[in-house]
Amino acid sequence: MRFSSCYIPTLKESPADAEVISHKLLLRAGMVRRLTSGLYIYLPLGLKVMEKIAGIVREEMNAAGFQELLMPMVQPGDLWKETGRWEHYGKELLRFKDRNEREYCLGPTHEEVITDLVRGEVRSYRQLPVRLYQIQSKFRDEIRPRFGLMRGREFMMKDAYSFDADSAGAERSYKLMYDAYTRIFSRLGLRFRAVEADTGSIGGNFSHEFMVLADTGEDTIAFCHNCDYAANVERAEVTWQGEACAAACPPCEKVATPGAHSVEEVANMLHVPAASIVKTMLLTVDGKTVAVLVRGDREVNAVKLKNLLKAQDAELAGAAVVEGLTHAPVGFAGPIGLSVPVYADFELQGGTDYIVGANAADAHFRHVDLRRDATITAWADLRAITPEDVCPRCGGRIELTRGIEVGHIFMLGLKYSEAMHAAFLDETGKEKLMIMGCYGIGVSRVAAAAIEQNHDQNGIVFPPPLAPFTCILLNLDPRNAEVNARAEAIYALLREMDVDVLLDDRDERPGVKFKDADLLGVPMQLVVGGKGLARGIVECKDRRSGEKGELSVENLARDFSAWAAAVRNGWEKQQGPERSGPAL
RNA sequence: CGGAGCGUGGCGCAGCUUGGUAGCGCACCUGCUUUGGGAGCAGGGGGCCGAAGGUUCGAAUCCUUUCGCUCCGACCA
Repeated sequence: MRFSSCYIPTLKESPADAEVISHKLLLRAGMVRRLTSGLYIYLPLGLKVMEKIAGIVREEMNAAGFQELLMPMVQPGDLWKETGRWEHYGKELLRFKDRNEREYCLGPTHEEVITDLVRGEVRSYRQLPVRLYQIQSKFRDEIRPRFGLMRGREFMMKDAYSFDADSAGAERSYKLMYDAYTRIFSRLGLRFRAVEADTGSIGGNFSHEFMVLADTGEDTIAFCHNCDYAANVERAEVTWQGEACAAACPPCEKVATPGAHSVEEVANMLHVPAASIVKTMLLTVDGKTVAVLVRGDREVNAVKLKNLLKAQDAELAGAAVVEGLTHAPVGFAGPIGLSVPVYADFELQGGTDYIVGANAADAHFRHVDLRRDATITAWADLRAITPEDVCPRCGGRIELTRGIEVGHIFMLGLKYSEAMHAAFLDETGKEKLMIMGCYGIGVSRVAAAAIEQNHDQNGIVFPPPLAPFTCILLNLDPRNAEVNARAEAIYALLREMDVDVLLDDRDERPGVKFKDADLLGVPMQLVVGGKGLARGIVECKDRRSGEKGELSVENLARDFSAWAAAVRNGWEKQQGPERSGPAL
């Protein structure tokens, strides 16, 4: 491709509404433009990156024995009512009516549609397994779209679905996808981790997320230094190893704590560590309010509560609910005399003589023995894991790091086949439900994540497999006949060698070309200019390392191939050995 | 949904407090010079100041409404 005939509108400055680095650089490099909140136009270069990613995904899906199909983005509401997700999916599901007042939604995912397809076709165990996928736009009406391509409302996704006759088959399908995902993210040149995850609104029995490691990630993951345990903090189990505290506790008494709303304020006012305070959080779980107790220096994990109560969702109660229940402003809730179920974190059994909110303005209780003074509905693992905790599998050291969720695979089990009656006849002629799995990759998010992980002050540093071009050839002086002729000859040679090369033949100053080349993140830069040609060389620069070298014009094909191998090698070293992730 | 902020040429912004008929940088067009890390000089084109209504002799500026966008909050108990 010639730069002069490409639409690559690069920007010197980044638009004011871009916050994260991937968003800024995608805009500056002329890869995307925002249409409106959460909706992006993929410009030619951005689309090319997307297609590179999709290409690798497609190859690995096909290799795993999944077949591509394409389903409509618009889906009938009736199907979603069958599974109950019309009610439960919430406002993220964009609904609308057609001219005949029939209800529809824009597909945020396609379990209903594909299950409808398969239940209408498959009758016999002989037809199973069915393994299908598509690469398509999804629409989710996010609460707050942000971070550019990272959390848009419309985005490109690969979603795959498997239907098996028995759980052994379903596990084989799941494993095929787990391995395919590992291969995909390895091939893309990304540093990533597979982690155990919560199944969220998709549901199912268990799931794994694939996380690109980056400090700007929205998720936190916990992993063990000793074994291969790794999990999203939403899910990471906390094992409480202490013993129930048997120490005596003085009688409970009320103390004035004017204006002390937070644990920190109470701790300072009463001169006690945060760990001797019990934090009482009120949460609304499927419309009902419950209280959760954790130590003052801990954080409630709402996902664990939701799963404990087998609920659809759990979120912090609003101030009105808190005030109505505690007869006090937010900040003074406590378990004593509360009229809702109280769930307490295991860890609190390890101590006594706590401070709790008094359910009255500006007051707390001290010398509280939770067993003696409060009614605890149940003790459970309800807090978020911390680096002080140990691995739930082997007791090893736990570390937390940030990640960007780019893939998620789910063992759905019977959730959808039951609701939609996707059944078949087994060998004995008995009707059975299909066991399903579903597997997503956020293709557009992968592009953003790759940039979050790979960039520097000068721009994007694309891993070669998803770079829009392999090589950018800078013709520094197109008006100079000799330089121009050399550049054209090298361009032709590289194309013959099947190198995906962008020739910068624009009538621009050299500085502009250098800057744009760095910004675009093309892994290999070749510079053809009068100075080098006089010495019979062209300069080369590895975008990742910044290392410069010289290739002889005479033996360009040979030198280029050797250099290309060195560049690839550098990337592989940086990525490190493939990580296996947690055992299945 | 709650809180904050912003809408002024394609992009980034100033002007608004204290109303007087719109400006800067980048980009764009023309010419000359320049040509190895986002050139210099000179000239030029482009904006009913997000929209609607109001106050006023006069509104980008003041008031009301509305739309759009961004950020923060959903671990504060």
